[in-house]
Amino acid sequence: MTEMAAFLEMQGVAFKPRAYEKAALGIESLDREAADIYDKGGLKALEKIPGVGKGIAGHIEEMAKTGSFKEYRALKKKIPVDISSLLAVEGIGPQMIKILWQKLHIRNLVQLEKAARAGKIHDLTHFGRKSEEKIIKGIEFLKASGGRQVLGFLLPEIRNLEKAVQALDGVEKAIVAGSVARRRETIGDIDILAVSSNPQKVMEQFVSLPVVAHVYGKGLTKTNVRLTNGLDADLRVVPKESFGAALNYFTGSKDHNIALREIAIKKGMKLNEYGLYRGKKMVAGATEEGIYRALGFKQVPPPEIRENTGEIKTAQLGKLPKLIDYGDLRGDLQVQTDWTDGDNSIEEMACAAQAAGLEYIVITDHTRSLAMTGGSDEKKLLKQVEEIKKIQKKFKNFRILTGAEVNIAKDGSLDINDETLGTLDVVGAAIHSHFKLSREEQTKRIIRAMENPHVDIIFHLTTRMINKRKSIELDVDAVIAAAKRTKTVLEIDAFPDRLDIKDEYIRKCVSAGVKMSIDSDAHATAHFSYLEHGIAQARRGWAEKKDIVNAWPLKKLFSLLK
DNA sequence: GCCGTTTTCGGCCCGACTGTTTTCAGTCG
Repeated sequence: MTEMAAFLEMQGVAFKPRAYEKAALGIESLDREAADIYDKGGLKALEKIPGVGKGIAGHIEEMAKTGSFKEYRALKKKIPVDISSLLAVEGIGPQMIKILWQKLHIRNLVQLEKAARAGKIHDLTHFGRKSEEKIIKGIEFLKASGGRQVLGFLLPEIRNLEKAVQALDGVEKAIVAGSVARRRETIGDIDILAVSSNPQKVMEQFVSLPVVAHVYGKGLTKTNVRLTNGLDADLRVVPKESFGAALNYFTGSKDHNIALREIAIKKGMKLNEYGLYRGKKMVAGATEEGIYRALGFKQVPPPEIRENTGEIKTAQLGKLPKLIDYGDLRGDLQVQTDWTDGDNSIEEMACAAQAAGLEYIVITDHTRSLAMTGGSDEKKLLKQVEEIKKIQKKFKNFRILTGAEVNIAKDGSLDINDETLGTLDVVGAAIHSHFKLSREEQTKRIIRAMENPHVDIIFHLTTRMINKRKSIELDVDAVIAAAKRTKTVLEIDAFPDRLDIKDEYIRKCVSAGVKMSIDSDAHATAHFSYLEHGIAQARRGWAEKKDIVNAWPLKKLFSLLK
């Protein structure tokens, strides 16, 4: 659909490109294939996808049946180029692709790079030496980096950059906005917003920071650079009276912003990054709150939920949930130690957890099927329970609970007997193998594990690793229903490249009344800081304190466990 | 082509920066 949008753009067709782009976005954010949806629910189900109407639903139907559709084939025949790979080059859009094809017959990245390096591009009208260089750089960048990176691993560096900008001479205040502020799982770039009455001075200092490797563009309000770590960063400088409007604009999401602007228009106003205006008169702009109020909102939606997935109406009515907050966690229900694949001892992990402000942790080392980690059998587990009892005596106002991360076998059975599981405080079960089973088998497997009378929590349900491994196939609705029935907690694993389960599943759990835990999955003392990412994920899923069992006092937690 | 606390027809977010231009188109977020 993205390719269709580009093809139509080349033809100079109005509005349709935007429609196809919107549909592409709707389809991309599904948790399953569009063809799958068509198979199950036909055209009607397709039309329920945001941005998809009769026309595009018809295209998807055709694609499901034949692998492509007529209109696409016709356009592709006219301009037979490898659109999506060319579009991925920074600075290249549909119009440029069209000219490159018409004049130089360039169809793909290889031909584009060859032509650019041979100096064939700068003679074309509307191109020059600079665009030629930009194309070469763009292709090099594409080769060097795989696009979006995991936010949790980068956050310390990003916060350092934020501090560096705050320290620049002439900067009144500076804050990171964008997908970082919304706490997306991955980010494509860093957006920093600064207030200054001397933008030129600020921009000059910014581009000479040691972490800046390359300057793409530098203006008085906007500067775009590549950092030494491979990430791109945007610095925007605005006057004080526009700070709220700019913060709102650069925090996004884009969909959220568009919705806000449409509301502004309906109210006879105009919203941009400088403020909310009625005619030439500024109605609001210094604070985000002022803007939302002036637009008729009873509440300001927190950045984590600004995705235009219902937060607008809910905030207008003043009915937003009180999201779980950073610092609300009292315990951590998944902690590994050097009894298996962790780096630190039980005592070291307990000390670190207490220092991180927690009141309790559960020691959940791997079990026997994970031989490579030295997973525990029944005997080793019981021995560990004794050891924990001894170590507990060294702590005041802190509880070390016994537990395990029991492995779920291919058929849903567990590798530790029920009798032993019954002696543990908390039992977590998790999948670590057979990732390729069918949706039906995988769903059955998980549900069988939840039906075990001792299993309290399913750890990292979908087993995905961001940028590394896809989720297992799963009927998530069926799993959530079974969790409700069996009173099983579903974990939000806070490890930065897991964040498992993802936000939309969290939202499903919240509305189904299924409880969740936010666990660090710590394998070293430093990992307790990862809990923050799990909280961010829970907030993105609209979870409240009541939904998260380890935000509760221990006594209340015990009343819920099996 | 999509969509509806204006609407089933008639609209569709808005501005900065760049490069190649002599006033603007293309791209990006």
